Amino acid sequence: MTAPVGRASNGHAPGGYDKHAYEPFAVTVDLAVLTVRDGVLQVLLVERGHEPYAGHWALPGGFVLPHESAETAARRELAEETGLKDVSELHLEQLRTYSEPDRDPRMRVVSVAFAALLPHPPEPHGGGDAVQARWLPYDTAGPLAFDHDRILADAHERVGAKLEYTCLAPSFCPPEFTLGELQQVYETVWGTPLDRPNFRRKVLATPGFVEPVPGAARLTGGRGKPAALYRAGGATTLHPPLLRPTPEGRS
Amino acid sequence: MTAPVGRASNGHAPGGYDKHAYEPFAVTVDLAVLTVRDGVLQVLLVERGHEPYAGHWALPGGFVLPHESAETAARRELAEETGLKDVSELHLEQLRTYSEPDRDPRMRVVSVAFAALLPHPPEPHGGGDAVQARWLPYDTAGPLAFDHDRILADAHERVGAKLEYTCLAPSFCPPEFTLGELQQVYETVWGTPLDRPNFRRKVLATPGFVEPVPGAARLTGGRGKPAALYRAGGATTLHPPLLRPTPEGRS
DNA sequence: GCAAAAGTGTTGACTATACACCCATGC
DNA sequence: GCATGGGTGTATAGTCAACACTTTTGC
Repeated sequence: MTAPVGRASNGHAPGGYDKHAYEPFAVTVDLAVLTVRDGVLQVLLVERGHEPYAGHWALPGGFVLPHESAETAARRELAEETGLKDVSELHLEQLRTYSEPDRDPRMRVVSVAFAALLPHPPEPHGGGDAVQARWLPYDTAGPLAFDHDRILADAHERVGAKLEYTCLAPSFCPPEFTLGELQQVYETVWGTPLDRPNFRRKVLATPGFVEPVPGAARLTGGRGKPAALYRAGGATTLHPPLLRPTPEGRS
Repeated sequence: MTAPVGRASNGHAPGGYDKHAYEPFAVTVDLAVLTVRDGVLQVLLVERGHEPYAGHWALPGGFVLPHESAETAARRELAEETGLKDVSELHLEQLRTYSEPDRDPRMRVVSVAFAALLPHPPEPHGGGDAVQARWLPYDTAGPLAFDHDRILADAHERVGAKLEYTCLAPSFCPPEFTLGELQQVYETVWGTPLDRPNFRRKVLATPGFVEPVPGAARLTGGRGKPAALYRAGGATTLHPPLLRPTPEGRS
């Protein structure tokens, strides 16, 4: 529903709607900004300067302004927190909305959570005044403020799942990337090594997943054969999916 | 974030937080209640009695009350709209949150959308006072009020996708069901016929998906061999997934 | 030459699909 | 008997994981 006026099922505002009749809800966005750096999954965190949870790390975020959608607010916050000039191309994935009444001790806050995927990690960036912002490894991102541990875990799970059946992975890579870099994205997010020849074949067998940059090549580790460069293709879904290795027994 | 007080990046409420400082947001839930009846995917819709969109069909829903989470509100609305006594076992799936500033012409409404899956379709139920509630086939669910067409489409897509890799399908079935009924869920939601022998094998090959009810059998269409009955098993995810037939060419 | 990373080839095991076929029931 | 829906068997094509092998670079 959408301001279900005159509905019998809920006895509210039966003839009109008083905007201030209820305790107002604050609507915020929380961002799980993820990147892969040096083969490690990292997340952008801010240190809180005030109570509650002063001194604790938390996901960046902020209020949705009156004229904004949650997506717009998330993109604005992303630009502010990372210091990036242009965030219009970055992938923003709405995770879900967290609305437990007691998730913020001060007031009623409903938060729309997003996951953002960053290719090249911009440096920490001067946070603001009293708080600092830093990239921290996902694994050591200790207990976070509020319910942000859960949000971060949900973000990781969602991104891991979407790598399987969508063309999300190039969002973690620069505009031109090698298949080795793409594979490292999968391995880092999933935490599993993959067989390189088979990974190549699957990626190249999916039309529109990646397309070669003609003639281009780049050295990756300083040693070894220069790798061919690829761009993201036009496809959005992966058919067939690139399933992560089954962790344990199945049929 | 969660009431990001004292954050420099957004200049709000730098020392405290005035609950009424901003135009308040109304937070509502919208429900796409789906069921499979007579091999047809149906959705529960209510007819609006007031402007805007008076006389139009819309998804059921309502306000999130001050003490409720969105999930709690959705379950309460589900019970009210369907008239079911116990909705605690029904599967509720949070879809996403719709927050475009102009989605409701009257005021700022942020809506958390859910999909609900119903096994046995309870009859339309007397809606309330001026509005009626009805089951309508998904395909003919004409233009709905607000952005509810999009929400409904998102619900369909999500449910269709989740059938592939989770054990969601029994949520559409009564506690004990035949494999034919289970197959009809897949065929109805996906809109594709499936090969019965192969469907059986895949379902039975997934441990924990369904478990047989010992000795039980039931006639389905009045004719034919009585079918064995199954219960939902303990598993939640499907490994390997039960992929829908690829619509067109792939590699 | 050697190590390292990219890229190609091959093989055997598994899986899926498309059927044909049998069983039990109502009319 | 026959129509209808449940249930079983099977052969073929296809796919995938594992691993051996070649290529190109820096040192």
